[in-house]
Amino acid sequence: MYRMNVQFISKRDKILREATKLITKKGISDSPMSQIAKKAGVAVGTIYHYFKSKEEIINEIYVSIRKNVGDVIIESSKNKVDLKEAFKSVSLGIYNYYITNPIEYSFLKQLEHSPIITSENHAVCELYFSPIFGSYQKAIEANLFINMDLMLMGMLTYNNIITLVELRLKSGELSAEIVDQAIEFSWRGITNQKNI
Amino acid sequence: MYRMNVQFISKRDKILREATKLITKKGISDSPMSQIAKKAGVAVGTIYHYFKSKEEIINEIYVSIRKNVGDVIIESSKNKVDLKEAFKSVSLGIYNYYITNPIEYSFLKQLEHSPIITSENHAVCELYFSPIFGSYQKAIEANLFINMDLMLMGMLTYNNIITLVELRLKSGELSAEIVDQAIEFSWRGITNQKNI
Amino acid sequence: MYRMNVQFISKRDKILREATKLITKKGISDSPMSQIAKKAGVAVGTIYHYFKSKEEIINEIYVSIRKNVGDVIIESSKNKVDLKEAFKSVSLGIYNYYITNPIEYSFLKQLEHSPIITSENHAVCELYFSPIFGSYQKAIEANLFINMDLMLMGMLTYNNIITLVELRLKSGELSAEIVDQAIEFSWRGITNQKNI
Amino acid sequence: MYRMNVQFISKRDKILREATKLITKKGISDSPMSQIAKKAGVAVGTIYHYFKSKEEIINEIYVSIRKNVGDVIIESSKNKVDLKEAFKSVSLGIYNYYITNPIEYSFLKQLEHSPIITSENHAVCELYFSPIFGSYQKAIEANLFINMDLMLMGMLTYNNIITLVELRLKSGELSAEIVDQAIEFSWRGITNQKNI
DNA sequence: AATGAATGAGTCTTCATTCAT
DNA sequence: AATGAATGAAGACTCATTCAT
Repeated sequence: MYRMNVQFISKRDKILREATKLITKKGISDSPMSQIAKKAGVAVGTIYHYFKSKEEIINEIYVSIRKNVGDVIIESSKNKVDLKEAFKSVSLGIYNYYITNPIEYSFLKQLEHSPIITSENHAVCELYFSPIFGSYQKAIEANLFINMDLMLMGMLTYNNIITLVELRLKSGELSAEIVDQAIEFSWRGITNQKNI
Repeated sequence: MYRMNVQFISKRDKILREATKLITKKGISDSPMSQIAKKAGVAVGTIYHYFKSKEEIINEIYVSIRKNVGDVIIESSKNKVDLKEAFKSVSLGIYNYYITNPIEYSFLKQLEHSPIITSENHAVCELYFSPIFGSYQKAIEANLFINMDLMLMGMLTYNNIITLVELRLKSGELSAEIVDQAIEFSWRGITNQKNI
Repeated sequence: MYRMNVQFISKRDKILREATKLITKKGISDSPMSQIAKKAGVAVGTIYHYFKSKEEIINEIYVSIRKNVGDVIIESSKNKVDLKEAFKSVSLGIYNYYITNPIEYSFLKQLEHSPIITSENHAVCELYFSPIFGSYQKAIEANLFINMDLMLMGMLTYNNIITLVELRLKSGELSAEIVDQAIEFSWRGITNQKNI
Repeated sequence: MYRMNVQFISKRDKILREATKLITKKGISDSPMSQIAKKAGVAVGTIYHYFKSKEEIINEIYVSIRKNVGDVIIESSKNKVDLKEAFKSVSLGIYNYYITNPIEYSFLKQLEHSPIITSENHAVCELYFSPIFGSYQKAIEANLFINMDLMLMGMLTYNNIITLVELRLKSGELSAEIVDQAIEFSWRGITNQKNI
C-alpha cells in the first residue's frame, strides 16, 4: 500500500473530474451518466455507489469550485496591510484562478442560474464571500470607501472581475494593462477619492 | 368582425410566449414541446408548422429579446445632449426593461452561454450594442472618459447594470438610492474626474 | 380553351408523376404527401381531392405501369409470324420499355412485394401477361417448345428479361451482344432443339 | 445448471429473430421498435443496448442470411466432380434453403433493393457468390459452357432459382418434376450442347 | 466495492389526414 | 376546385436509475 498515494486518484474523484469536463463541454443534458462512466473508466453502477443521483454530483462539483474561490479570497488577502494592495491582490487572485481553471469557471457560469443547485447549497456558497464583505464594511466605516449598499458593492466588484474573465476568455489573451484598467475602474467606483 | 385584430394573438405568438415562460421557469430540458403545446393551446404538430425545431424557437426568442434591449438603448439615448444624462438614461432604460420583463431577463441569462444560440445569431445581437460603443468612443476621444479598452468599458458598464438587476431580482425591491449608487459607481469608473 | 390541350397537364397527372419520381428516389416512407404536393405545385388538400389516400395513389401508379408493359407486349407481338422473331420482339420490347423508363421500373420493383398493393390489383396486373401465356401454350402443343409447366415457363422467360434490365441498370450500358446472349439463353431453355 | 446452454437463446438473438419475422410480415416501416421489443420479450431500451439503430439490426440480419446462402453454395458443391451434378446440387441447395426458410427469403427480397443496406454490406454479400463465378469461368474456358458474359450467366442462373422459389411460394407446393424442369431450363441455357 | 445488462418513461419530430375557408 | 393551417397518434431513440451477480 505504500507509495500508493503517489498519483493515486480514487474512482470517486475520477468521476467528479470527468463529469466536470464533460458538462462544461457539452452541457448538462448532453452529458449522460453512461458517458461520464466511460470517460472515468468505471461502470455506470459504480457512479451510483458513490453518488445518489446526477444532481448530487453536479451540486458537489458546484460547491467545491465555489469553495476553491473562497480559499483564493482568503489566501490572497493574507498579510496585505494596504487597502488598495489587498483589493488588487484579491481581484487578481480570483481572476487568475478562473483563467487558469477555465473549465471550473464555465461550469460555474452554466450552473449558477440553474434550478439544479439546491438553495441550501447556494446559501453555503454565499458564505465563501464573507471575508470580502467584512473588509468592505470596515473601509466604509473608515470613510475610505463610498457609503454604498454593502451587497451592491460586493456584487459590483466581483462581477467586474467576472467581466474581465469573460473578456479574456473571448479574446484568448489580455494585456496586464487591460487587467489593471478593470481593477482601477472598480477602485474608482468604490473609493472616496478625497480620502484615499 | 371589426376590432377583432385588437387583442388577437396568433398561434405562432402564443407558442413563443408560452415557450419563453416555460423555459424560464423550468429550463430548456424540462420544457418539452408537448408542454409548450399544451400551454399555448395548440397541438404539438402545430408548433412544427411554424418552427423547424425547438432550437429555432429558442433562437428566435433570444434574438427578439436582445433586439428589444437594443431598441431601449436607442430610445433612451434620444435627445440627450448632456453626456451624463445620456449615460444615466440608457442605464436606467436597460435596468427598467429587465425588471419590468423579468421573464425575458431570465431567459437571456439562461441562454447567453448556451451552444444552442447559433454564432450567427450571437453576431447579430452584438450589433444591438453598437450605439453604446459609438458614444463611448467619442467621449474617450474628447478626454471626458478614461482612456480604456473600448470593449472592456462597454462590458463593465453593461454588466454593472446586470448586477443591479440581479440584486433587485434577489431582493424583490430596490430603493432609487441604490440604483443611483450603482450608476454613479460606473460613472466614477469611466470618467476623467478632472475634466468632467 | 382551344389549344389548351397542348402541353396541358392536369393537376391530377402532376401529382401522379411527382409521386412516382419521389417514391422511386426516396422510397415510400420517405415520400410524405406534403413533399409530393410541393413538387406537384399543389396544396396538400388538393391531393385528397383527387385521391382517397396515399395508398390509392401508389396502387394507381402501380397498375398503370403494369398496364404499360402489357401494352408493350401486345404491340411488340403484332404481325410477327415467326415464333422466334415474336419471342425476340416481345423480349426486346419489355427490355426497352424498362430501360427507357427506369423510374417506372424501379417503382415496380419496390412495390411488387409490398402489402400496399391490393390483391385485387395484383390479379388485374396478372392479366396483362396473358398474351404471352397464350402463345407459349400453342408452341408447347405444337411441340416447338419443351413440355414444361406453363406458369414456370412464363415466369422464367420474363424474369430473364428482368435480369437483363437489372444488369443494364447496374452497368450503365449493355452491348447488343449481351442482350442477345440473354435472349438466346431463354430461347435455348424453352425450345425443343430438334424441332426448331 | 448443466445443459442449460442447450436451448438458451440470448436476448440479442431473440431480438434478431423477432425483427426478422415482423419485418417480413409487415414491412420495415410497419415494424416499430416497440413491437419488436414486445415480441422479443424485452424493453425497447434493451434493443439499443445491443444495436445502434434499427438500420443496424436490418443490415445484420440481411448479411447473415446472405452468408447462410453462401455457406449452402460451398457446402452443396463439395465433392461434386461431374459438372452437371455440381450445377444441380448447388441449384437445389439454394432452392431448398429458401423454401425451408421462407421468412429469410422474404426478408432478403424485401431488402435487396433498399437503400438501408449499406454499400459496404452489399459488397460483402457479393463475395458469397464468388464460388459460382469461379466454376462457371472454368467451364466456359473448357468450352463446356456457352461463351457468355460471366456476370450475366451468374445472374440468369441464380435468378432462375429465385423464380422457382417464387413459384413454389405462390403455389404452396411444387412437384420434383417442375423443379427439374427449371434446372434443366437453365442447363440448356448455359451449355454448349455439342460438347456436353 | 464494482459491474453492466436491463428497464421504460419520456424526448423530439414526422406525417397522413381533415376541414374551414 | 383548391388551399394550407391544424391535428395528434405514432415513430425512433435516449438516459437516469436499478439490481442481480
